[in-house]
Amino acid sequence: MIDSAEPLSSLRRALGLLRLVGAADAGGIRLKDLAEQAGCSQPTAHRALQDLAAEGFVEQVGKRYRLALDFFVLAARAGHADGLRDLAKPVLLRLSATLTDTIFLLVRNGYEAVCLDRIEGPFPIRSFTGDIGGKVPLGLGQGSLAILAHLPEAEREAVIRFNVPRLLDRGFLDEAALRVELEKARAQGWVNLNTGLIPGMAGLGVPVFDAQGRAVAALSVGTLADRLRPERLPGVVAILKAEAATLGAMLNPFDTALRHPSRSLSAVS
Amino acid sequence: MIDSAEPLSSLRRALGLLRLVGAADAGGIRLKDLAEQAGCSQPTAHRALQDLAAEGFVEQVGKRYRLALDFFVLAARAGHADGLRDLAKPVLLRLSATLTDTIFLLVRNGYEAVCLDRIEGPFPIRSFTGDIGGKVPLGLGQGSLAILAHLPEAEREAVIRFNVPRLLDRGFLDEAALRVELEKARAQGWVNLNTGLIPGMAGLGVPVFDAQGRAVAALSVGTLADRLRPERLPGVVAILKAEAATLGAMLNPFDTALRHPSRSLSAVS
DNA sequence: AACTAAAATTTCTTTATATGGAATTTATTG
DNA sequence: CAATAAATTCCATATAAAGAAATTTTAGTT
Repeated sequence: MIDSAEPLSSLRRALGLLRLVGAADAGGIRLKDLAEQAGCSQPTAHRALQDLAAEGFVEQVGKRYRLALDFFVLAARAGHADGLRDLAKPVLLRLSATLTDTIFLLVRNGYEAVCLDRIEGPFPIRSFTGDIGGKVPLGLGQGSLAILAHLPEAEREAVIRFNVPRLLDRGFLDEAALRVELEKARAQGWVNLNTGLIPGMAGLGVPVFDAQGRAVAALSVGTLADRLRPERLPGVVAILKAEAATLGAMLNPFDTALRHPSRSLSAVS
Repeated sequence: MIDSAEPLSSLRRALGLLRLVGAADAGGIRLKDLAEQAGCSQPTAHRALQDLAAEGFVEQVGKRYRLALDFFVLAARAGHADGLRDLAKPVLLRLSATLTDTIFLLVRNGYEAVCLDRIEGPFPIRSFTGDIGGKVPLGLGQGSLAILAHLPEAEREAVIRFNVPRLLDRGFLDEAALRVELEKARAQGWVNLNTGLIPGMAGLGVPVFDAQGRAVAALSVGTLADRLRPERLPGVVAILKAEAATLGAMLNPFDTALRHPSRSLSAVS
């Protein structure tokens, strides 16, 4: 997989191993396969894994390694960029109480949108992002599309270029259709694309702008298609937009995104 | 803080730094302080942080470091021990739909209980565990207490010994009162202790047993004290216990806990 | 249940890499 | 705008990580 020219430090190699452990399925992964995939010798992988386990990042069950619970606990504190999750919590709760549907908070992360939080409604919703911590390419799903639509043009184009193949892979729109949707989203300020990819389900996404007017996040609703028919839709749009505005107003103007614009794209591995 | 005799590998030192970054508050932490707390020189910390950042575990905003979103995404896959979270999802959804209260899934992790998932009800609930990924000492909170009460005696005693001071620190029961509650919990099979620590709130916890009969997890409900009055309480208990039994029955009998009993306590740092 | 093949550990020597002091640059503060 | 403190770079040295080979453990097979 990973190929050439990587004279990595031992630390980066170990972090790569950690990532591989994370990519393995729930049953865990064997040392041999780890070493092979990481491109290092078995003893090397072994020692790194021992350290990882000693620090509680990885656990060894039988002869297989998997991510440990401590790791989960530690990371629950991550992604709190600007305290967004905490800021958004009351917003999500209000939306959930008002709409009684499933509510998502997505944030942009490079070429992806990450589900930072969600509150479940009464119907089990199958979403692209999956659970909290899940991610989708920007452009797939209503909230994700809402963010993409409102990025500055240059960034948007860069993301489109990168993501179109991935969207096609997942049976989504081709580039032309995507551009039509983006245009529409930008014009109306919200997304209600019903792709039919998830039968019977529908969603609605609106962008959240920070103090610099950047689309850093999105709020979205996932529900039964039935519950977004024309008579209810406008009301839901209004409520979502209002909450998105409230949330946007809480984002600290003296914050990170613009001070390090380069990072936003370069951080993609 | 960390004192003597720790001739750690460079990897462990770096992981320690990562932990420290996680422990810092949302604003991030400076290199100087990291180096100091970790007990290493600044250049050393600097290089480790650069690697951590290059791998997307940490991000540098201005001159401060904090956990990155990629880390959050990676860790969302952790703690899936035995796929418990996925197994429990439908259980939580059913409970949430039936009871319309906030539902928690806790798992035991050493001396603590970790909130592996939760579904929010209509009332904002303040809980000890906080959000998903939060942890509490075993014994604090209804679900956590339910787990502790049903551990094998030797383990239970070890946990009590370790946790009593921590419980006292948080203004909770002293050892005698705790033992009374544990006895009661074991007798009735559920916990409805109302500590008054969170005014107006009440909770109810039941243990989840795996195929070996070990209390590995708990389901709990958090709601307004009003909603757990005598006329409703027994029904809620019955529903919770039924779902806990369902969940327990899904836990794979050929699994980890008993094969490595030593780990359960020794994994605490 | 014994046998065989494969993976996991351990050992050991070489080599590569991490380390902290000192120097330089960049921020922060009065 | 100076003065101070933190961040970053450089560098010689010590140290710890690397992989080959050997050993033990595990898992698969008849």
